[in-house]
Amino acid sequence: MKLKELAAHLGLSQTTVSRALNGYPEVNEETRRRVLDAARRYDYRPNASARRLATGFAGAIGVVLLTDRNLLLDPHYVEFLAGLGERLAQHETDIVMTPVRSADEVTAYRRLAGGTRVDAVVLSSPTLADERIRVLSDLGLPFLLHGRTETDVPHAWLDIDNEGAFRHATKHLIDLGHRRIGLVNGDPRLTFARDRERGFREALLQAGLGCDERLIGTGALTDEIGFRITARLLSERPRPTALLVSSMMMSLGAFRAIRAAGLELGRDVSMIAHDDVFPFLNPDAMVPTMSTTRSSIRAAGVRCAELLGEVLAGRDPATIRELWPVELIVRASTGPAPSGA
Amino acid sequence: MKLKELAAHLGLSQTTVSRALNGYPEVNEETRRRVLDAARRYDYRPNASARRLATGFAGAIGVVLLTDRNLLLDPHYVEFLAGLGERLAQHETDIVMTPVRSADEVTAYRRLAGGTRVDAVVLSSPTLADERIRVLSDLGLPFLLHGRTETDVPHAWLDIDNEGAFRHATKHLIDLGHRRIGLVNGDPRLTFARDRERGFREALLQAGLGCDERLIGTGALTDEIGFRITARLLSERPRPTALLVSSMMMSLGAFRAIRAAGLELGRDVSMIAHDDVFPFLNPDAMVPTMSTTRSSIRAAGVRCAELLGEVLAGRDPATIRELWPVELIVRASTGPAPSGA
DNA sequence: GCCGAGTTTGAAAGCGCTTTGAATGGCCTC
DNA sequence: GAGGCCATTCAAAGCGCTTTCAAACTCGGC
Repeated sequence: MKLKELAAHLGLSQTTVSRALNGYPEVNEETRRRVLDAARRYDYRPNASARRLATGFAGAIGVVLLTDRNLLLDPHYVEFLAGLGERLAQHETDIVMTPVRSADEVTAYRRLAGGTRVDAVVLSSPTLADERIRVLSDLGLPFLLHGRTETDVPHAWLDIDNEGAFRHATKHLIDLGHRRIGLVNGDPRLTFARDRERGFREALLQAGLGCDERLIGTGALTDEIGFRITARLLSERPRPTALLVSSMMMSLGAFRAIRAAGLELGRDVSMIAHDDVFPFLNPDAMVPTMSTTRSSIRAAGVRCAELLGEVLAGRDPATIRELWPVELIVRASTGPAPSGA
Repeated sequence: MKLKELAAHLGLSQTTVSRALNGYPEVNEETRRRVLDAARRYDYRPNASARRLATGFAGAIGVVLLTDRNLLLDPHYVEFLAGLGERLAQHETDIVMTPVRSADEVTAYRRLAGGTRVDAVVLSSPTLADERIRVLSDLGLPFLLHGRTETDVPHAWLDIDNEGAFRHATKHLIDLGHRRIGLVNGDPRLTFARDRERGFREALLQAGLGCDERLIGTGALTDEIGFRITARLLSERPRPTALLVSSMMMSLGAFRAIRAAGLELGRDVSMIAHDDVFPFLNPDAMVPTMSTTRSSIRAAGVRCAELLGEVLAGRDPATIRELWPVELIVRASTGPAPSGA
């Protein structure tokens, strides 16, 4: 069933049918109803290629997947993509994925920019001074950055307030009397991890507490690494009485390490983990329930899709800068510092 | 730069230029050279939408990504996609990714089939009797299965000989004198894991050895799970003297568990791991070097792309069934069974 | 009862490519 | 020198949609 046939069935012109379907205002309401009705009855689906050719849009957003790092493609990213995809689907927009080795990343962007295959790309996990920004800017390929980086190239970005979140969380622990606080963080070359560390240090500084470098550990946001780092931190003396953890995934490992050390979470050791809100990981369902800094990474994906829509509609990317506040939710994994410490 | 302009520059018709570019035979060789040369000089890139509309192909392969299972975007899958994408790129074909919750998986395929967005889809990680085969078959959406499943619906598939690989590997261990062999396997609901277990059992049976159910453990193909399962198997008495492991990722954890038990790999305990050939994980670089059953999952991705091309070119999917043999590579992690055992 | 504004519809011209069907010219044969 | 066969090339017709521009129709006001 193509537009022409549908129009014939209805005794209308393609023009009117097309307009009715695409929500243009200059169509009689009853006509529109008839059209929508017929479209549903005949299960009409517009041909994507034709529409794209006519409108000049590719109807797709590009995503480059690096295949030679086993740590970057984690559940966090998948959850982000889920939000992105959900929203894009509503606009009949696809996600085109390009899997390449890191060495070929720039080539991949070049290809994407050259062809007419995607209208824009999304960048994730930026490093401190991410070179991709300049590359894409030079290529003239519209993009949106999920996260932040240092550059003087104006561009659109959406990020959560990692620094504020960890400052706030650290302060909370200090207020509970903790003086030795450990940080189980992500790769420090990535901006989000640097920002969290900043927030952490600021809070310590403001409280007049020094920062013991031995109480900071970094690595991939996995259960495994969470376990290892935490085990190490807990072996320091004097032992930390509280931990800040950069991911719920890591917190699972951290929890095991705490138990393995014969300690009890929420009493001997307090913990606040950053919660990206995974469907399969509920801090309220844990025992004890986990205190978190919460910000749905999926919601961020949804919003990124919307912002990309605005970029494509012509909004100046430089005006798009969203910094989301992060909520601190206190549950049972945090308590007053043990008196003996 | 569009085709029309390029043709004008060359003083040729669009027809000829198009044919020259697309490798049709009825073009004078010198003309073709001139065209290709000019195309490069002017950096001509055909408009994807236009080409797709004209040819009737979407120029894209669909991939559905389940977002509510913790581990689906694992390195194995990414490596497969890398191969797929590499080959597809040569044919100007994209990978369109649809991230959805499992509950919406069928809906996602329905949408893909309805629209003209993809020409075919690739299925991975099939379960024993995977319902997706029937769904796609009913929808009339061409597809290729990476792996196998039980169904009477004729369809195209590519798989490696998991059963043969593990039969062979098990036999090798038996020949080395091992009598208590453990299996560290993937989720038994997935066909590949079932097949490997089959091969394992067959070899034991043929050697007249029983299979101790306590020496079989299953779970996700991760370092972490590899550690846990192995730790458990090594606590059985009499302790197994050899292990078969379903993934190099798991073997890392298995290795740690062996050391944690105070044992030495290659002497006290032998190990053969399945190697999907990751760029960041080289069995020859391990200490000791790791004996493996090897089959590049990336190469499988490449081949899947080729086979999809054939399906789209009209080849009957039912005639596409490739079973790849798997190589056993003996290195230092396997040795004779310890005499004391 | 006619005019202009406002509303609703349609014919047709693209969007940039592929492909059919026809034309051109060179060369060989008889 | 006419006819026929190849090897090349081209004009033009789509592919299925959007969108411009124009037409038709409705209605209230004078």
